[in-house]
Parts: sequence; structure tokens; C-alpha cells
Amino acid sequence: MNKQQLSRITSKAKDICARSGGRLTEKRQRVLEILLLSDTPLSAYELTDAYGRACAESMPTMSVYRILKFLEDEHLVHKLNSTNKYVACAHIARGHAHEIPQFLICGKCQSAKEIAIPTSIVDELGKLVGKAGYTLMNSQLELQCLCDQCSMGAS
Amino acid sequence: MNKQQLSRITSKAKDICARSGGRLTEKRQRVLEILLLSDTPLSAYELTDAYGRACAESMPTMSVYRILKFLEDEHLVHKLNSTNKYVACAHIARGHAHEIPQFLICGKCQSAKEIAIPTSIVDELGKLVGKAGYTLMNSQLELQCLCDQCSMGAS
DNA sequence: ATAAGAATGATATGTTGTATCATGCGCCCC
DNA sequence: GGGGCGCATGATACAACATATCATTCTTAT
Repeated sequence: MNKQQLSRITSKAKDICARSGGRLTEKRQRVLEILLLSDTPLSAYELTDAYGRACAESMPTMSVYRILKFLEDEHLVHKLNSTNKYVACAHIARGHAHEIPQFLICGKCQSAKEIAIPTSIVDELGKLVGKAGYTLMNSQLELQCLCDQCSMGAS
Repeated sequence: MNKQQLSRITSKAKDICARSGGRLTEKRQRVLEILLLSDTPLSAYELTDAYGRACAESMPTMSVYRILKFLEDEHLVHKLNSTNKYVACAHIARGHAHEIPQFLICGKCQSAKEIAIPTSIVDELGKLVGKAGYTLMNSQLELQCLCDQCSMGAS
């Protein structure tokens, strides 16, 4: 991601926050940028380190958690429950229709890709769940995968 | 679950362990029984407490984790990543074809139901994942739901 | 009987996340 | 521009979840 793309996204993120009455402060923006630039999801503590390296000054982990919570509430960041790590939303730039995100997580390089699951599959799942005596609420799927890179590369 | 069902399951569990060269010791069996009898998934620390209450003597948490790992390796217990809790496998008694389990978790009463996802849905998901440049590996879905009990009961 | 290996206990520590109170900073109103 | 309000951040403590490691006990095979 180049500088221009980044600033386009953060500018959009600012709009999103403003519209909901929040403020994308400099620290919040920096945390978001670190996630946007990272190849892999990061834990709160990895983010703390990355922030310290990137910004000369350090940030208490507590603040990182608070900022992550803010960004999650704004749908700018998602948490991966299976790994306790955080990723920037892939859809900030365009429209940003915040449906429930689904993730493909490479078991080898840890990369995570956010995808959309077609309504048809969700509907089928919903029916299945109904038969089992449950009602499907919002569900963020996290699918363990291998990315093509890792499939090809080493064995 | 009555006593007879329970002993049928633990007996089956013993077979399963024996076949893989493991041993379902008394403590392991007790941990499994606690999970089998519990209405909801339990955390390792809740299990430690429950063990202490049920057995007069207490068990170090470390041992609980070790026993959970053993039971998971034998496919007798599953871990829910979204809640960091553990459940007994629902298929010990019959055949116990250990495919990847899928769970419906009630957001209100915390009950968790283990279900099977039809091959057709898994295949569709696999195709989708392929298009995104990934290959689907074993994935344990954990779907946030409301159970019928909770839907009906209170609002 | 005894040695080898598996299971468990004890202790320390690492990782992830929350609670709470204090401090700083911007903004609005007058 | 001062004063006060509310949001953002800092500092500290601790809770919850999990692993590392070494010591001890129990099982089992010879």
C-alpha cells in the first residue's frame, strides 16, 4: 500500500468517525495505519511494540486496547477470535458496508483475508441452524486455510 | 443424562483411548464426566473449581490443562475459541467419526450444541475460498445464535 | 524387584484483557 | 479569553487464560 492509498483510507475513516460523532485522533489514526500496513494480524501487545517503534514515544497497552475498542465500534478494525489478533477492515475505502466479516487465515504465513460470504450460503446455514433449534445471529467466520503463496512455495 | 448413559459413554471413551495407546485415568475420566454433565461449556478454571467441588480433593489448574489437551487429542473434548471454554464431544457414544465439529452457541444461556455441516455447504465454502486464493483446511465454525428456549422465554 | 516411562503436582511465568482513578486536552458558552 | 464540561489518554493494579519446567508418584514390563 502506498502513501496515497493510505491517506485516502484514513481520510475516509475520519469521515466515518465524524458521522458517528467520534474523532479519529492522531493516536487512533496511527494505530489504524499500523494495522493497514501490516501483512498479518497483530495482537494488542504487538501493536504496542509496533507503535513504540514507529512513533518514538510509546503507548500504554491499556490505551491500545481502548483505541482498538473504539476502532472496532467504528467498524474500522476487526478482531480475530481464533488468534486474538486484530486486522484493519478491508472495506474502509469503498462504501464500507459493514456486514459481518468473514476471514481466511493462512496457517503458515498467518496472513488473513477478509471476504464476503454469499447470501445463499448464509441462508443455507441459517436453515440448518434453525433445524437444530437455534437462530443464527451475527457470525464472523474464521476459516483456517493455506494461501496460494504458501501452498506453492515450500511444502 | 442419567448414570447409565454416562457410564456407557465413559466406557466407550476408554476404548477410544486404549485404541490410540492412551489411558483414560480416573482424573481424566472425572474431568470428562464433569464436561458431559455440564449444561454449558466450561473454562479450565471453572473446571478446576467444579473438580474440587465434585471430588473433595482439588486439582492444580496445570493438570486440568494437561488433561484437556489429552482429551482434545483423543477427540473427546473440543475447545471453543470464541469463548475459551471446553465441551465434551457430542459423538463419543456412537461411532465417533471425528470430523471437524461445528458449534451453535447461545448468546444468552451460553449453551453450545455440536452439529454437522452438510458436505454441500462445505463444498460451496471451499469453492469460494479457492476463488479468493486460499485452500480450506479443517475449520471449526462457531456460530453465535439464540437457542429456542431463550427466544421463547424472556425477551 | 526394579528400571523406564507415563501421569500428576508444584511453582513460576507469559499472554491477553479489564477495572479504576488520575491527568491532560479540546471545545463550547458566555 | 476564562471557566467548566466531556472526551481521550496515562498509570497502576489485577483478573483470566495458558504454558514452561522440574520434581514426584504411579504403572507396567521385564
